Amino acid sequence: MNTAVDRSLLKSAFPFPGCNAAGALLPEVPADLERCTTVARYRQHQTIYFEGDSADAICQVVEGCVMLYKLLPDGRRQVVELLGQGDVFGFARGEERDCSAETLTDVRVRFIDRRSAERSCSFQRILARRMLIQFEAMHEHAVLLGRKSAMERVASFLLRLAPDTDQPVISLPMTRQEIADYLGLTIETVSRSFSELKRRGLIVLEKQDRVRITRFNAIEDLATAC
Amino acid sequence: MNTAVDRSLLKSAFPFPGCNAAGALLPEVPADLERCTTVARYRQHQTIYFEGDSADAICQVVEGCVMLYKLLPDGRRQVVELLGQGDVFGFARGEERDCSAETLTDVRVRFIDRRSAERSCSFQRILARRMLIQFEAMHEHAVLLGRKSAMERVASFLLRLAPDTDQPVISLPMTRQEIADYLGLTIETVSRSFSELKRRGLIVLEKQDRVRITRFNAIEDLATAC
DNA sequence: CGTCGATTTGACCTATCTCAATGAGAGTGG
DNA sequence: CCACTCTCATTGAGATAGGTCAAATCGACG
Repeated sequence: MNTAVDRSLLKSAFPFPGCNAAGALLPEVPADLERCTTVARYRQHQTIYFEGDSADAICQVVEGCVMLYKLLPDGRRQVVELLGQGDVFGFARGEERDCSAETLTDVRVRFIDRRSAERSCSFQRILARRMLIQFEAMHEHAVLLGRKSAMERVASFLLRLAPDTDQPVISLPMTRQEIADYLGLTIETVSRSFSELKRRGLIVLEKQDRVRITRFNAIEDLATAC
Repeated sequence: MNTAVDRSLLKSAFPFPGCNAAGALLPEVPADLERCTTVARYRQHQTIYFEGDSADAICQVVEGCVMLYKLLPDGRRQVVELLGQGDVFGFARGEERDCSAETLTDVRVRFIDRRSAERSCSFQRILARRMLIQFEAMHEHAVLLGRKSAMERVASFLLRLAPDTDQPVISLPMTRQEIADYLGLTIETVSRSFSELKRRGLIVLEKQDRVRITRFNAIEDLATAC
């Protein structure tokens, strides 16, 4: 099933559902862990686990998009990671999950028993390599949250989802509320930013959840170094 | 030199210089990597590397505090991680460092050759475990940047640095500018928040870089779930 | 066609930023 | 020991990006 190991080098921490679809590549799990592994299916907008749940299994996205978020006591929510094919999540320092995990699309998730995973050398290697990718994505996200304007955040977000210049149509797997919670904005500000981009002719909203980037360079300029 | 392995479980991603000083514990490197390892010293406010430098060695803080930051083209800066004893940094997805590393205090850094590290199973294990800790810190940081008010950010920051209720005096290893760049605020807002806390009697500024928390609970309330 | 949830738009408000001035502390040299 | 200077921090006054609240519009679905 898992032929090549370098699959772990695929770009990722990249939440767009179709982004890797072309190759339909399966993420890698070393043979010695195959038997400690389950794959489960989830529908869109289902919760995989909640913050505080006991963390006995490590998870990997086989297919689809997942978001990790944290809640403040008064209900404010921050999406802390967007995950796509191959990304790992659900490992924890202590015994509890430090944030909640919810699906953005229909998803297949592989669960790997935590103790077995800790024993498997090859899995540790894959895990560490994966985490690098997610580290960089989180650094970028911190810059976005700490230092970018609303417009810059939305533009950066679009670029993050735009597969390529020659693939300028994005199917947003997220509601405005989820986008807002990822970008540290309100739903109204996200909406106004989209409208402004539309007014300036940089994007076309083909459907509510379908964006065509018409002037890629202009979006790049707005994003201030994605 | 490295007797116990569980040292890697010590709390960390915790930037306060004196936080682990009591035990004077050295972070762990497996024996098989000892010879691929160098330890270097840096003075306060020295750059270890810049974003874009080639990433040929992984780094670990042996002693002191380090910050990782990214710059936007127009000079805006975001500090993306604060690191203390035992924390690892400088690994990269590609060939280049994704952010810059600068010392906050006098620092000792251990460099581990990247290729050797990738081959060492025990190091991968330590690395993965360390990264978990830093992951959680970064999630917390994203919540702070995306969803907390200025006051909440400053209160959370103080709690992060306060070793304990019975150790209420904090020596800030950072300038106001560095704090502002970590919290996603301006220097003025940080300063005003400190003044407000002082006015309300929750802290005393014994020196510019020395804060005594006088009403711990009140700070905790302000921080909104640290 | 009617209903319901999600999105967009408008009007207003406020937390934080910006710009500018003042103050405090550390180091230097007379 | 006392100016002098330099950097960093504080404070004030005014501007503004983005938040809040409320209303209008859209789109999917029965």
